[in-house]
Amino acid sequence: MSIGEGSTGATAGGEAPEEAPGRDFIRDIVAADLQAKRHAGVVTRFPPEPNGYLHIGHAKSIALNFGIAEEFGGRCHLRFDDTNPTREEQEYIDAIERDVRWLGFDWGRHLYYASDYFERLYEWAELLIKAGKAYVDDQSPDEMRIARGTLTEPGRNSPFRDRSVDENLELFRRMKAGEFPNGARVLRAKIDMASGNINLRDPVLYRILHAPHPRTGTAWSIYPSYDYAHGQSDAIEGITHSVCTLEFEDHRPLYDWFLENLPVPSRPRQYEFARLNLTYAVLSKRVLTQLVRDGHVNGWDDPRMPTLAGLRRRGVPPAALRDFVKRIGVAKANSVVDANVLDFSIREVLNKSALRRMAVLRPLKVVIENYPEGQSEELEAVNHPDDPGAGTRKIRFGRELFIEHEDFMENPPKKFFRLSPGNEVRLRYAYFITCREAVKNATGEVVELRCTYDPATKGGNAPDGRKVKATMHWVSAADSLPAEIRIYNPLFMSAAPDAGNFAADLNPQSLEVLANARVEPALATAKPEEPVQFERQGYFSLDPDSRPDRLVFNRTVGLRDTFAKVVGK
RNA sequence: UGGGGCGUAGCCAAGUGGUAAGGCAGCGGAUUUUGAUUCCGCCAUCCCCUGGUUCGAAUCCAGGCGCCCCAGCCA
Repeated sequence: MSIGEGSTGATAGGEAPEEAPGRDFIRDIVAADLQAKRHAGVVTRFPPEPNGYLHIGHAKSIALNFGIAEEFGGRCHLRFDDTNPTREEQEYIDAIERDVRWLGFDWGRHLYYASDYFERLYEWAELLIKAGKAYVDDQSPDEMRIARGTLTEPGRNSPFRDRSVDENLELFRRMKAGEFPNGARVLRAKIDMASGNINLRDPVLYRILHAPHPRTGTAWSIYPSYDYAHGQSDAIEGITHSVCTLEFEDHRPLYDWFLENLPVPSRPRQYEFARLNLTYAVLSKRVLTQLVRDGHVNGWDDPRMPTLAGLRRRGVPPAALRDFVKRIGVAKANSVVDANVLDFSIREVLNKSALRRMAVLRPLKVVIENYPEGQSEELEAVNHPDDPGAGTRKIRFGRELFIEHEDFMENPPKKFFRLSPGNEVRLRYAYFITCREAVKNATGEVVELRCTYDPATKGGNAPDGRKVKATMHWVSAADSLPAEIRIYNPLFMSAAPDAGNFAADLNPQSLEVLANARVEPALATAKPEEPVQFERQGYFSLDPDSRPDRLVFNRTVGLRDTFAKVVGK
């Protein structure tokens, strides 16, 4: 297999072209290695464990690994790290493949599983035993833990550490044959129980697990540990740069130990970078799994989830995620990225791609008193103000309309430019209207506005040159469609949620449902993952829950709102 | 006196001995039939601290301080 085949670029979705990626210390290392001809080409891999859904933190890793391969003309493998059948499931394998593809990356024919290498890994384990570098330990997990020592005290050698090669071999083969119950014995590397690096205190290579595996079924009753499987899998696949997160930094000596003590076909190197943290979010598979299992959210693809599936359902385009990870960089310092950066990337991409529509989230009825009853007319509206090629559409104007409730104030503060008694505003693409009266119900709430319009301002401009300070979106009462709109707020209330006690920090207002919204007729053909901007409101996309008679839209992200700051919310 | 990392603006992040990039956020202002977009301008005399080397240090040296990770038969 030649380097380079099977790796293609991040250009899904047809959004704005993405320019050259930035540099970072890992790309510098790759460039230097290639320069020094240490490798014929670069081969990376993205190695998820199929025990949960991918989240935005994984997007950083995916973009890094696939991005490097692409930029340096190499390839990136998708390899499932499926060494623990007690927590891995086919559903996750399928979801991960779907999400990586959606993000815009392609592993070509380089789809692998650590389980593909179980046989070879086993043979190599026997080699270590024969070389006196591994032994079967009969200690219980508790005994092992105690003998391992502590962070400041060295561990003690296991009483089984000096078994003969023959005995070790026999026992290991019997472990493989399924002769012992779970936990009865393990195979350990014989390294150094006094090492300051606890990973080197005779790490476990194999444990007995009588559990069916999604791929190998019941063929095995022993499974390799992450440490034993990872580096060798990399070597088998010819990975040149094995990129992982910081917490594996002190596993690197062990990673190297295996590669140096086994007849592996290549010599990969491990490099570590800081994982992504986002404000107001928790990026921990453990916590995300619990949110789903405990019903705090409606599944892995709940739009409030930081999962790729959740972001997709929310309407975030993959290009925005790619832009985001490029923006935040790659380094070794632990950091927490401001969620504003993500929102910025989403708006950046959506501003260019989303067609504009009008929708009224909280309708307030408006009656144009001087507009003839029973009459209506068509007006033309552009689909995208910066892209004439996006064309136009017709919208219907009539005597009865809906405007946004918050666009009217009976007693407006000085900086409020929108509708108020006696004030004139423009209805986008339509006419200037002036509020004559606010009709209230018994409890004093404004339930309807009586307005007049100026027929001479058709299209939105006054022949006499007079100006209005506000342009408002609206929808016709007769033609608009009812819709449910879901507004998402941060899942957690604090900027830095405590993953250890996240339940107490859940935001009860994370989902707001606006059940009585009205949207313009053109939205009847909206589709999920097809972004649309509701003018002056934000970016939205149809939720899969939507039905023809009951449109449901998710707010992906709101528009920047400097007025909200003026008001001082 | 365990081991491994990291400390540059509110948040990310370049910089690797020659006098602090860029982005987000924020703050001004221009344009605007989205209070959006776009466009201009401002925003670290200082790089965790203290010494030292040097003509010159965020960058080199010494000593501190702070934060993160590791004691799963998880990854």
